[in-house]
Amino acid sequence: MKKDKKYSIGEFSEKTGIPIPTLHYYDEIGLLQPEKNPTSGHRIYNYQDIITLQKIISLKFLGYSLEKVANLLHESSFNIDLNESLSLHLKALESEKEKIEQSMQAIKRVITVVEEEGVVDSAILFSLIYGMNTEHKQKEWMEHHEITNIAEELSKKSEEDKIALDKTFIQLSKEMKQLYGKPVADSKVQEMIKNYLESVFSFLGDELIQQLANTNVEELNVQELENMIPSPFTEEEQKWFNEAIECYMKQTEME
Amino acid sequence: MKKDKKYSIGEFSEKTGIPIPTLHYYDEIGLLQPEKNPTSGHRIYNYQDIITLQKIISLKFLGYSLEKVANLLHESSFNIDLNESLSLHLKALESEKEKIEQSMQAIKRVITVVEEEGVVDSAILFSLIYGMNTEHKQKEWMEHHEITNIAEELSKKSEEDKIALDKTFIQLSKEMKQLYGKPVADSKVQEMIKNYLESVFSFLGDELIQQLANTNVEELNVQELENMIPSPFTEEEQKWFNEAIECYMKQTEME
DNA sequence: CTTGAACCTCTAGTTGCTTGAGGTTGTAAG
DNA sequence: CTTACAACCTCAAGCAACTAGAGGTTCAAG
Repeated sequence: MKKDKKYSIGEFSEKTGIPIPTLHYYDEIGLLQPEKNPTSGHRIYNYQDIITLQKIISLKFLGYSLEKVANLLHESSFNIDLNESLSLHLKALESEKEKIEQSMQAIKRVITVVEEEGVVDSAILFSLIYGMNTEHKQKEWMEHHEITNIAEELSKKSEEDKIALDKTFIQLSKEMKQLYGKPVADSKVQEMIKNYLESVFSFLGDELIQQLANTNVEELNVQELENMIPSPFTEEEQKWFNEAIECYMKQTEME
Repeated sequence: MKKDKKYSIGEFSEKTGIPIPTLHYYDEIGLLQPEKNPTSGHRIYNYQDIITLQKIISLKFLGYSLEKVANLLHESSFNIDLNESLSLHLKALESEKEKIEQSMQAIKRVITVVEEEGVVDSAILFSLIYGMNTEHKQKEWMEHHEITNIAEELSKKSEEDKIALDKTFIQLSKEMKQLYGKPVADSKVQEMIKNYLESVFSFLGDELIQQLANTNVEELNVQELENMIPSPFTEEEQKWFNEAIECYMKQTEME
């Protein structure tokens, strides 16, 4: 009968789909130790070994480490206690999944942007990616500084909106690298600043702008936030850009 | 200025959030090699090292191995070529995500079942889990045997339906272990068989039953499929169960 | 009896760190 | 000027879960 059949390691590997070296390994660590021919040392697997291996595969599938598998292997029944450990695993898997999803979204954003722009300066792109990467830290930072509602609103933005902002950001960076050096009052520079501010405002929306305006920015440790988002600009470029914004602000105030 | 600031490894670690031993490691493998004080050997990190580390973290976030990170680190711009490698990564992440999702569903099913049943015999549970695990293989098998439509229909079933079937299966297994030994014609045994067949039929639905009935089962290599789904029953139990089903079939035919 | 596939053991390599031992350097207080 | 102590150094080993390879033995068929 089927139950009495013995298998060489090759047959067993074939039947179960587990590679021979892995079976050797499982033997070595005591997870699945088949009978051995005492003269030749060849492994002899039987029906029970199939069952055991199926248990091992099942537990691995549920996400258990081989060590835990070894412990669970001898349990004759699953009870509520075990359910607790399963719930724990579920949570671990959940967060792993979230991490993967974030990476996937980041990659998609990068792909879209590179596709539409052709070639993108690596400094600019890395500042984008790094920003995505630390999005949750930025959120934490905002929550810590009691502007939770702003954090909430930002994370609710759709992927399209974010990609649109990415593109604006890249466009701006490109233009800026071209215009850098011109006087800040130059009409082209002022035009760029205008475009930039307008897209940022339209991304944020009126409500958020209002909330931000009512927040005392001085009190916040902005330096900390800046550490999270690398600037793709040199220090001089950054300084020039800030001056250009100031200049723009003064002009609009006057009007 | 900020750009001229130098950092000890401790400060650098603090600022970037990367543990010191990891920085040691990155130095060792040539990924991030800061200046060194020639007399003391102490590492001195500068602004450029922060930028480099941000690149490293970004690329890791996108899913690249440290070896690939080392290669990409020196690219000055991202172009379409790089997009190909990104797409590849996206696919890898996608399949990883799917695997996790499957495991999560499996765990959820197990949790639900254990919660409602209290204690479940491990043989029964493992046969369920192993079945979930090999669901895609079963599907492949079906597709290979030209019963693709059946495979499609089965994989479309909702999670609730599957859980319901799981429960039926466990109920049946329990009852069976109790009734085993009684004559197959016993009314209780026949009752159990009736319940079992009815739930299976209601899970499959009329259409699928029809399709299955029209398929020549003899031609299929059923042995192969059975290898994929471990039975939680001993051989004798299995035999007894088959006889009971045959008996039931005969009786219903007569009516 | 020979040939070749299948099997054996043992060692080392993989990835991305982490941990630890044992020793040196930098800094601040007494 | 010592002396404590933190921060740093190097080098080695350990982790998980295998995978790969060398070099030798056994089995099955012809």
